[in-house]
Amino acid sequence: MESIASILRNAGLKATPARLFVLRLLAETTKPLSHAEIEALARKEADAPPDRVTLYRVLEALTAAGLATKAVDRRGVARFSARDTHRRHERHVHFHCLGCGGVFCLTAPPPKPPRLPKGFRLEAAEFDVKGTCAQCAAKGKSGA
Amino acid sequence: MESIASILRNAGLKATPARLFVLRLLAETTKPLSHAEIEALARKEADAPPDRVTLYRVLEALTAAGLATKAVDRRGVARFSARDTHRRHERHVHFHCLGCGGVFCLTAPPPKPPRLPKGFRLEAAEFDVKGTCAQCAAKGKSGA
DNA sequence: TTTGCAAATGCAACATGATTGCATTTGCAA
DNA sequence: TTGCAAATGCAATCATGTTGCATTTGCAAA
Ligand SMILES: [Mn+2]
Ligand SMILES: [Mn+2]
Ligand SMILES: [Zn+2]
Ligand SMILES: [Zn+2]
Repeated sequence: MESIASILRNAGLKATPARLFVLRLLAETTKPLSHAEIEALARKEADAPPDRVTLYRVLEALTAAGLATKAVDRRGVARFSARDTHRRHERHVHFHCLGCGGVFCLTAPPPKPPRLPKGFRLEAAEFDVKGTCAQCAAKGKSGA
Repeated sequence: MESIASILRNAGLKATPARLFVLRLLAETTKPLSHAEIEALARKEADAPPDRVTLYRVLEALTAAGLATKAVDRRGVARFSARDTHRRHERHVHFHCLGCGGVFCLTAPPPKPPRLPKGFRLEAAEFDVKGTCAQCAAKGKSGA
């Protein structure tokens, strides 16, 4: 297996402690993590927790290098996931519960992207399905 | 035609100056407006511009009452549109340019929502298509 | 192994979006 | 006309994210 350090160096990034910590964290976690969540975990687990700003810059570097994916969630917070983790969720649609904020993987494949006007370049297409999950619906908790 | 004031009162909201201003603004504008944009317009056009916080609370009230729609854009900023305006764009897909932030209406109809697990309740399904628009592509400005 | 230096980090300050508490004002139903 | 729940203004506070700059460090070359 390829080490986290070599993954970083192969992507042209120096293998610094902060980057090793964050990339390992993203690789071990299934759900996308926010900067705040990563910072909290770093304070708890890392022996020398990196600075807040360093974490922002690490996430920016990982994203720019293609090792992580950045997406803004419904509340307007940026969330990051490792490229491989993200890939595993590319072939199906997700359901976002407006009650509890939970994300559920559906079995349906994503729809085909539509035809674009001349000169337009497609980069990503996401089918965003929102509503109330079974548990929240039972409790009578509707959206937000 | 129904007055803005009666629309508010029919929705169970008091017809206050701030609400009248914001709802009229949203109704007259085609593109979704952010709080900052609304505040700037209020300072320019309203005789007694409402407080920043009041605008937040007005937008919250309009959304809760179903008179406005709230959506977080790519930069993590909340944007609001009048219910009717929003309805006009429900029957086709939109393209979001990562270069200039522009939104383009496509001709393709939205895909059918997928089957949900038992107990789940669908509220909205949005097909979010991102990339680079023709103008930005010509200028060589890729995504963010 | 040592060393040079571009790149990465820490720290402080700043920017912007959004929320909360509380005293005061006001829409509107009675 | 009037009472009062609801709405507003204002100040403080929080959250997310950015920028400038001095210091440290990963790592490639010597
Ligand atoms: Mn999934
Ligand atoms: Mn449209
Ligand atoms: Zn739920
Ligand atoms: Zn563009």
